[in-house]
Amino acid sequence: MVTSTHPIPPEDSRSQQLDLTFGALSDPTRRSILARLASGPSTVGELAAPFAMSRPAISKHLRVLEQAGLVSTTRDGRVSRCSLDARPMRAAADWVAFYRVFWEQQLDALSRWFEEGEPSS
Amino acid sequence: MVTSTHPIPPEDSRSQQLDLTFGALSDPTRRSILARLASGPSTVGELAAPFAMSRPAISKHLRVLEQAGLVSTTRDGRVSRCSLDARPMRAAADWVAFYRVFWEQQLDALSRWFEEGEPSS
DNA sequence: TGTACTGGTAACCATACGGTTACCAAAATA
DNA sequence: TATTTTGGTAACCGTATGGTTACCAGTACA
Repeated sequence: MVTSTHPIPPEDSRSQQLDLTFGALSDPTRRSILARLASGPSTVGELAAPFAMSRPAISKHLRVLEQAGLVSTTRDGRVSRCSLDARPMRAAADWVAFYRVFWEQQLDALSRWFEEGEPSS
Repeated sequence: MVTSTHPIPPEDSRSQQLDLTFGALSDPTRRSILARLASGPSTVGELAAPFAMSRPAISKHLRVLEQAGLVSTTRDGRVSRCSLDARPMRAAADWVAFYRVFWEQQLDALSRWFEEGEPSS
């Protein structure tokens, strides 16, 4: 057996927040809800209307988004009003940005391949 | 009943790729594997060593990453060598970047709150 | 006051996820 | 050839996810 000399540290709260953020973004319905909220706060009913899906399903998606801190809800009378809070996305964007150099380099490699494989046309 | 005037279109392949990408990134083990691969290709054994986790578990994570196109594997003899392919992250980064203006604006609001709530110190 | 509307909760279902152990196949090597 | 090593597959388990229907609570309003 090979005991690792480079153990992985336990997951800290930053990492857990990334779990929640990326997890919340991994569903098309939730991304669609966020896109809708980007043009302003909205009631749950308004949010649910475009979807061929029951209210409870939307409620669950909203709870996932709240859990991730991406949506905040305030109840005013019998109407729940949801609004976007994009701040948790910042850490996610930073995490992904680290890999920008890699995908650019890989696109460069693709370009070179085309240049060599398909010389001056 | 209110039939929506803004139906949600069916999920296209771009959106499905985002599902896979964000889903793959939502697990700390997989993010850790990607970080490891950022410093160069690696065998499955080398990848698995740091984790207090069985090989099949790592294999499953690798399959999720391959499914998302983030890792490519070539088998050379009895050794599998994995390498990073960051290109699918580009679309994810673009998607999140759309919300940059929102989180910056919300951070600005926070700053203003501090300035007003805690005047010249 | 009765009724309709907004939204949430409970219970349920099927499937996916993240992990395990046990086992197998192919390649390298003594 | 026998053995070790690398890695994958199969079967299983508990829990989470994404959806449903049925029902409930509070608010607005005729």
